[in-house]
Amino acid sequence: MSDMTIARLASAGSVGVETIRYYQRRGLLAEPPKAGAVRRYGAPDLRRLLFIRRAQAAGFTLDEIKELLALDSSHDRARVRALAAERLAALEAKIAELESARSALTRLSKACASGTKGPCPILEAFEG
Amino acid sequence: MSDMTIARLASAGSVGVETIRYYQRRGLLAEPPKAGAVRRYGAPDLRRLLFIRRAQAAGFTLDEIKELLALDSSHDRARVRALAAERLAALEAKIAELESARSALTRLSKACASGTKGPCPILEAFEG
DNA sequence: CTTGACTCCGTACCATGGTACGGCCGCTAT
DNA sequence: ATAGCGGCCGTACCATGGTACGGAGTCAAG
Repeated sequence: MSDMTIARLASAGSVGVETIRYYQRRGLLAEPPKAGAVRRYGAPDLRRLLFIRRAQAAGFTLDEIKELLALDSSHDRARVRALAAERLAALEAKIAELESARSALTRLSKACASGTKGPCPILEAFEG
Repeated sequence: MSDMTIARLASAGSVGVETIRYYQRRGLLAEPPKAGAVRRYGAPDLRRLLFIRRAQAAGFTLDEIKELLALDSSHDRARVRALAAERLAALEAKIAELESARSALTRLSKACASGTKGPCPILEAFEG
């Protein structure tokens, strides 16, 4: 895991090299000191990178993730809880929304599967 | 519902006026003929607008929605089913992802609620 | 019949999250 | 020793989905 080049780190994190560099510019990942002409990355960098991707999947923006990373070594529990609670609420709402979309879509699929002629009731499928 | 100005249509659809105009430019909404100097909108426009927002919530892009709208009056059931199936699969995947994010966040909240000193295990919360 | 809100239209700009390009340099294998 | 792959860096560009602006025209209420 340790002593990776940027390309190895990128592939370990399933992102592109440019993405790593972008995160560095955004302040989400450190630019380690150069070992010679080239920077070398270790396990902690990968850990951070994976965290970023997962937090992103949870709907945090890069700016929020940056804050979380800063908070990781701080003692500001209240702030962490606030961020988590806010995200959690948004997440619940989004899940509910997607579930409702899912049922609309399922309806559409069914309506459109039965019979073979005439148009499918596309607009209707999303009504209500 | 009928004979609305653009501002009324926008507010009925909970979007901004500029958004309506943007959808018109993108070909998602028609620009009705002008009644005098001003365009007037009716129930079908609102119907379409609401459809756009709901389809968007289902994760369709504006281009896909445009296609769906075109398909609404066509007989190409296969295409509709294909689009719906694709979206449905993406939706299932997204829901699963969000649910997993939710449990990570719940863990974080709990870990961070108990005790009042020391940093919360933020990175850890998203591991695994 | 004026005044203030609204419309129309084109064009420019915004945030987010990247992706690409090009020049230069150094490490390494042949 | 030399070719070429990879890293480094700055800067430009991309897609998506809007949002803002400015000037001219218009409608409707007082």
